[in-house]
Amino acid sequence: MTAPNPGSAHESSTAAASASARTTPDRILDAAEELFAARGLAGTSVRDIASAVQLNPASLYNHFPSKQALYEAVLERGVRPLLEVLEEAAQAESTDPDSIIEAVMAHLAETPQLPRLIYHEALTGGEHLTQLTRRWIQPLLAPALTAAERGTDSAEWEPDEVPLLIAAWLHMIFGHFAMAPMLAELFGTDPLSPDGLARQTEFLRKTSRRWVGGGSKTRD
Amino acid sequence: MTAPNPGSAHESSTAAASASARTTPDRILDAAEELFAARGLAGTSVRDIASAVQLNPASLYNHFPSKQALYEAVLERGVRPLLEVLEEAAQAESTDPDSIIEAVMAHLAETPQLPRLIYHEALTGGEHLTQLTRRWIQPLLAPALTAAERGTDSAEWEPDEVPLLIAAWLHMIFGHFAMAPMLAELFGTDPLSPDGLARQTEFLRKTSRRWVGGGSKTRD
Amino acid sequence: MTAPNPGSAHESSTAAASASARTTPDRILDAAEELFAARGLAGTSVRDIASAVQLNPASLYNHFPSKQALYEAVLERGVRPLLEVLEEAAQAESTDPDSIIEAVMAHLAETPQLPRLIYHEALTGGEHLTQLTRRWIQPLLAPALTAAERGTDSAEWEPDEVPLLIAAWLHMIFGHFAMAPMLAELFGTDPLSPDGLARQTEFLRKTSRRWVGGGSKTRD
Amino acid sequence: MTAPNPGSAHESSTAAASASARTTPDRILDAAEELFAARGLAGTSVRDIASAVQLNPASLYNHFPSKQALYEAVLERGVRPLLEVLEEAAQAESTDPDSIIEAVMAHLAETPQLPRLIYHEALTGGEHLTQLTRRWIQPLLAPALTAAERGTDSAEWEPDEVPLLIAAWLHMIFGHFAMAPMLAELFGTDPLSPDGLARQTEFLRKTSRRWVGGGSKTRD
DNA sequence: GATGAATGAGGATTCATTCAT
DNA sequence: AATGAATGAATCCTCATTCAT
Repeated sequence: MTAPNPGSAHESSTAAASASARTTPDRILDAAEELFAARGLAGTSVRDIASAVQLNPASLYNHFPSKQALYEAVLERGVRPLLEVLEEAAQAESTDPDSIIEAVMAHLAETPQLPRLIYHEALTGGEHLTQLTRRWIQPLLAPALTAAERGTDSAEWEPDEVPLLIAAWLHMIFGHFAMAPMLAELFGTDPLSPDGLARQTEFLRKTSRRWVGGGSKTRD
Repeated sequence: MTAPNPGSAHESSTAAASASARTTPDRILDAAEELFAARGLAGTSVRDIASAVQLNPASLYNHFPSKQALYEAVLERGVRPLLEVLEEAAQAESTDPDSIIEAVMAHLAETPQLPRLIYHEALTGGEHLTQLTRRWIQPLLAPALTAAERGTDSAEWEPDEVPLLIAAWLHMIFGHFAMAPMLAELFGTDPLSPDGLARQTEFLRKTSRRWVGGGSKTRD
Repeated sequence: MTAPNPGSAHESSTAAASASARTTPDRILDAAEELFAARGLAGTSVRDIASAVQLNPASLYNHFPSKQALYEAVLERGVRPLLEVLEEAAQAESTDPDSIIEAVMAHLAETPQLPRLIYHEALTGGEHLTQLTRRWIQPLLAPALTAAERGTDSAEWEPDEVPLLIAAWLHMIFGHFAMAPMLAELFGTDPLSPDGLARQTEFLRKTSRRWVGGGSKTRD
Repeated sequence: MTAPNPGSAHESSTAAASASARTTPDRILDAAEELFAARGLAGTSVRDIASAVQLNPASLYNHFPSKQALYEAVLERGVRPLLEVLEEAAQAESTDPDSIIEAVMAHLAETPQLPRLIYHEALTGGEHLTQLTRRWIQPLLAPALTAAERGTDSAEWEPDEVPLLIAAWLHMIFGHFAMAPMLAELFGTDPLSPDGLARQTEFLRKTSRRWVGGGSKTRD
């Protein structure tokens, strides 16, 4: 079943790496990720994925035992590195919101369709996603809560507002990617272009400064 | 709360009202809305919808010519009143962001699955949605832009930041509803409960004030 | 069930008669004849027929108990007058082949789609058709056979060749109408135009003379 | 008798040959030809065809992309060799009508349901058929026309009668096969039996001699 | 590891027909 | 006499999956 090397992420779709040299499971994962992100699990057929890799549908079953398993593999391959980025940023002593935002934005910039995949999953129940997610939302939530209780970090936020705050960040960050096509058409600029990403990052920074208030936190 | 023609609204899904009195097309629309919102277009079968209304799949075609047409009818029935709410709130002389937020939140509170439907549509291309949306995003965008250019309303936002601001609001408002199941599980409280909605509305008011509100809150 | 007046034939499709005054069953029969002739029984849906008469499919069942019954009614309404023409022409004392040909051609010219209907029926088994047909083919065949045996009429034809001769005539006459669309496209002229019909009639007369005609015309 | 590539012919339906050795697509083509010839395209269901080959309907789609494509394949497989026979016979220097008749009769004797298939197609529009046919009707028509104009071949036929003449031959030849079931019942003898075929061939020869006149052309 | 062929289940939709109104 | 609504059966075709090669 050839477990793909966990660290590999999936550079081929973004970086112009040795595309032809990718291992077959990885090429399948890439194609599946793209299609699942674009159409969701139900809207994507095994045939679609197989033909995107120029493979017989039956061959796909040499690498993944089922469509569902492939889907979960795609999800894990995408979500796990993201969680690591989050944990890493959250564990830094400073716990500077800006650094988290920037880290996540930088990471997502390299897998821009991951948020769409996640949104699809979240919308349709997200059983698998919740499972993956729960074990990092607490570590992320806990320090913020204690900070709020101590009143140090974000003086003006009540502890019971912290979840809403975190949710808001998630909405703004993931929504920017997931809704990119529609936003592009509504506003006339591509949110996923380098410029669009930079502007959104800056916007989030600005927001961060205004929300968590204290001029003390401003950088520069 | 802008319930234009009583026959076209769809209270039955939320209120346990005169369910038996609903007309068949409306009952179909209700069931379809629920299923489309939960599983998306591709994930919902005509059979599912029909059996939810205790109807033969063939009978459904006496009321809607195709699954696609039914889907679009559901979308329109949901989106149009929302757009009217938006236009109405945006056209008020004050153009107070809070009033828009509150109006939208109040409206969505009555069709809490509409955002999920919209998100599904947006994620999978949103061709039909964009069409519906474009004609109100401009009226909504225009005043905000001129305000930004005049420097009156939101002194610190550049004109090209205004779309990001609007997008951020949309993400927070719609995301709150669309991701409700997952957020409920992550944070342990139901975002769609009266309390959850009130808290989110208050939260949005607060962020709104910090975003565009008095310069007093900003760094200086 | 309103049996249509037997003598009525169906002038409306050809003659520009009081089309609006036609009785509903007749209008149904007309539309059905046209569609059955064009697409066959299996290729024609009750809906097609109903909508051609601007009638609800259910209403059609007020006049004919089933699609099959309607089909048989169409067939009978078309075939019976044709048989009468044949019998009449065959019973004339002269029994001149030419007169039969001309009578049949003249009759078919007024119901030009009848042969297509008949061909469809014949190709798919023609159970109903055979039933209708058998009781006149004998009267038609008998005199020709006795003539052949007596050696008067067609000196050079063996009795067992007479059926082939009759069949050949049928092929040429009915084929001319039934295959009209294709012949029109192949040869560039419309077989059903007045000119086309006249030419075919003359052609049939000519072949008839060479076939059964005076020994004077034959080789020797 | 021009069996070009053994794999593409379809003897199995007539000869009880190595039925089990046929390739699956060929067995499908055979069954489809039989059913299409008997009931027409609209009257034949994919299920019927599949079950005639003892195959799951879905399996059929591994070999033909659609019912329509299968139909066209059947049509082509049947018509193309027939056209070749025609061209071959027409190109022979003699251009003896009798030789064409005999060649066609001999060919059709081996695919006796082909004419029914062609008739079905012709009756329902024959778009696909016309396309196949047009490119050989001209070569067939041209020499006959020039011969008629020169007055050599068929002294007594006007040039504008030639199309009718050709059509008559087609009607008599194809009609004999296509209408066989009905003729069998009407006349009591099977037109497709060896004897029936021989008699019809002889009848056509006789007709040919009488129609194109000159005793010089007679064989014997 | 790849593939062509096979398949049961299910996809949307159309069919002829019925029935209450 | 006409119709809207309902329905079981059938339509063509796609689905994910299996298996022999």
